[in-house]
Amino acid sequence: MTLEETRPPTIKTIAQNVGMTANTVSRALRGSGSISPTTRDKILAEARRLGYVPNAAARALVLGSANSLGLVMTNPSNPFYSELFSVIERRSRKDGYLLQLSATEENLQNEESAVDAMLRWRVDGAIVVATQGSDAPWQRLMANGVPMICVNRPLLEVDCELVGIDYEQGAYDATLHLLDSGHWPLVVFEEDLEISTVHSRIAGVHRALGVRGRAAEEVSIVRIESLRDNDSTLPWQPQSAYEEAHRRLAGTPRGTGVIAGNDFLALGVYRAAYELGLSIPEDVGVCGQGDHPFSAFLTPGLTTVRSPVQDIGAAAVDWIMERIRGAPPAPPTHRRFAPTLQVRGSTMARSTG
Amino acid sequence: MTLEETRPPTIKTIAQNVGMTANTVSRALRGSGSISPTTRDKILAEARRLGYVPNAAARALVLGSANSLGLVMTNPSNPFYSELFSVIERRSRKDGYLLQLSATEENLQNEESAVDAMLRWRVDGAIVVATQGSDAPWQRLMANGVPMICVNRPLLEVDCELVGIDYEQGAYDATLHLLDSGHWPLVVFEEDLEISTVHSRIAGVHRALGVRGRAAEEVSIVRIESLRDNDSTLPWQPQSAYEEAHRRLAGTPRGTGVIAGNDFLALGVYRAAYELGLSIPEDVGVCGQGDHPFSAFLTPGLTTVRSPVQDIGAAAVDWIMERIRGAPPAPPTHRRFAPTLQVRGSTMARSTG
DNA sequence: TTGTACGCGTTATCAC
DNA sequence: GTGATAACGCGTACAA
Repeated sequence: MTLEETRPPTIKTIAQNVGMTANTVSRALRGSGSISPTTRDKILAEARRLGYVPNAAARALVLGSANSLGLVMTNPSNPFYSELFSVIERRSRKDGYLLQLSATEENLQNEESAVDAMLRWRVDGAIVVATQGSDAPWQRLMANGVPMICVNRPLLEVDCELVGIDYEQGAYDATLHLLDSGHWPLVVFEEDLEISTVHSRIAGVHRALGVRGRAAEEVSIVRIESLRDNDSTLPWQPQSAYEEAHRRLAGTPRGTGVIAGNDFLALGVYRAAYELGLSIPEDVGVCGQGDHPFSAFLTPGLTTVRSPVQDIGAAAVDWIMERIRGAPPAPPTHRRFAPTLQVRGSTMARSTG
Repeated sequence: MTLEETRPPTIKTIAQNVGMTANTVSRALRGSGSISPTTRDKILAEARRLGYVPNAAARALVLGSANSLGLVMTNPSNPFYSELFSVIERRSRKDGYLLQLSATEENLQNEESAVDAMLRWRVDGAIVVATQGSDAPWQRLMANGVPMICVNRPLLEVDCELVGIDYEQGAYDATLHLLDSGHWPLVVFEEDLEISTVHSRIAGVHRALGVRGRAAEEVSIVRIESLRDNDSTLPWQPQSAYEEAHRRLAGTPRGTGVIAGNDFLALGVYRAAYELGLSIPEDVGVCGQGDHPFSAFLTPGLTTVRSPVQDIGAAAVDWIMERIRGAPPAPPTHRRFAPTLQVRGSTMARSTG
């Protein structure tokens, strides 16, 4: 086997073999312009024979676009995001767009390099889950005229198209549900990240408390150490919440309700409660967020706030596609899909007393 | 705001602005060749001022490589693959390589289009989880000289570099553990996909049976309907296993052991057992595969076969990188990492009788 | 140290 | 219907 650095065949190769010009070959392969059926077939046959594959870089260079989308996520092992990715991947593939994916791991520096990569490749659009550390990278992206839509989290100051979830409403619903089924006092478990989703959920809890005339002071907000900004590839997991729940639930009054920022946190609470001899939902009610694939099958089933991931992913791609296809840049919209409360065994109504 | 189709600045733009040649600018930006410090600074300043970003397509065209890797997976919502993606993304980013990702969803046609995309973009290497429907796409990829490594599943007939898990050994260990802790008879739950991982695990079970002198006939293999080949973006989930377990576990003798092909299947078994009034591990022992993030926190904790995902991902990228950096094409190796049995509450030793 | 010339593979605009 | 020719943005030889 010789080590000849053999470049793949080009349209020029085909042209020579069939005694034509590169130009003709180009049109034949692409079906545009006018070509005589005979030459067309001859060219196509030769192309197939050679195993010709068009060079995307060359095409991108002259066309100025690569038919590709940038997808920037924080952490793919978050079930929410992995499902989101699935939807987006499928939908953009259907439209013939390539997906260029990067994970930022809640790290601003990674975010910047992701933007850099998208700029270099002249992506046609970007779908972004921002870390919310700074708007700078995204301003840069938008300043370069790249259509961009935020998913799940808005930017800090800059206004940008957004499609997400009404976390505030979800937490509001969850809180009302816990209160009305007799759970009190409440404990809220959230990751210790300064992101809008966390803030929204806490706001929702407070609104519900106000509506039911409960004192916000009696609700403790517990921040769970996030492992996401370490240099680890650890997936989301319940460990920290489990440890914290052990401490918080030890001397808690019977009937306490727990609101968890995601279902992994809730699962940590489950385990801690079990080890402390507390039964769910009698001694402690638990409500999660996300309806992760495992949640319905826990014992008891986990009451959780379900987000319409599919709709969000679809909406994001659709918006980008419209913009790519020439829709005029309109003032940014913020669309927040309503989550729905999935009531299961973990918050069954308890008899008061 | 005028609709001038304004292309981004190029090195030529910079050159004109500073009164130099494109060539000089090129070297200044890239730090190669020799440039006078003065002009260098002037060029860099102008580049920054313009917000210049090199055009990756143009560079790729002349260099013949795009510094990108193709990653082909079946289903990103599988926790194993999402973690694998995390590792690979991080590691390739560290090496300055872009990741081009596609999901095949166990579908051969998607696989072909993924290969097509990689070929067009002239990716420098490919990391692949094959659907094992046909070798054709991968033969095409390899025939084009693209370094390629299979993860987790080998190809059908063609020999190709592989890094994976010794599923056979894992299932063997799990089976021995179940038998030796008094569980009998056994029921094996596997997805109804014709993939090597499933076959390997079943082989491992049989080997263990042989070693302990148990009759393979008494072990029932239950195939769980896979939702993966539908046109759905459903994540992995326990539903089908749950339904099937309801049927299979109804009249089962006390002490039955269940071996599940992944932890989601195991979770379905958990729920069915609970509803049937069977307690784990007294009435039925359960062993999973994958050690998904939730498994340690179930009640009881799920005994499961843990795969070294990190090692596998790292090994895959490293191998690709070596090949890209010019390592001579050697005969393919098959490296299978040993999984480790995580013994937890779901298979606690039961007193015989 | 800098400039000239050319090539990468493809598409587009014109002639013919 | 087909063929020159130029252009996309950048890198590499080589000459100045």
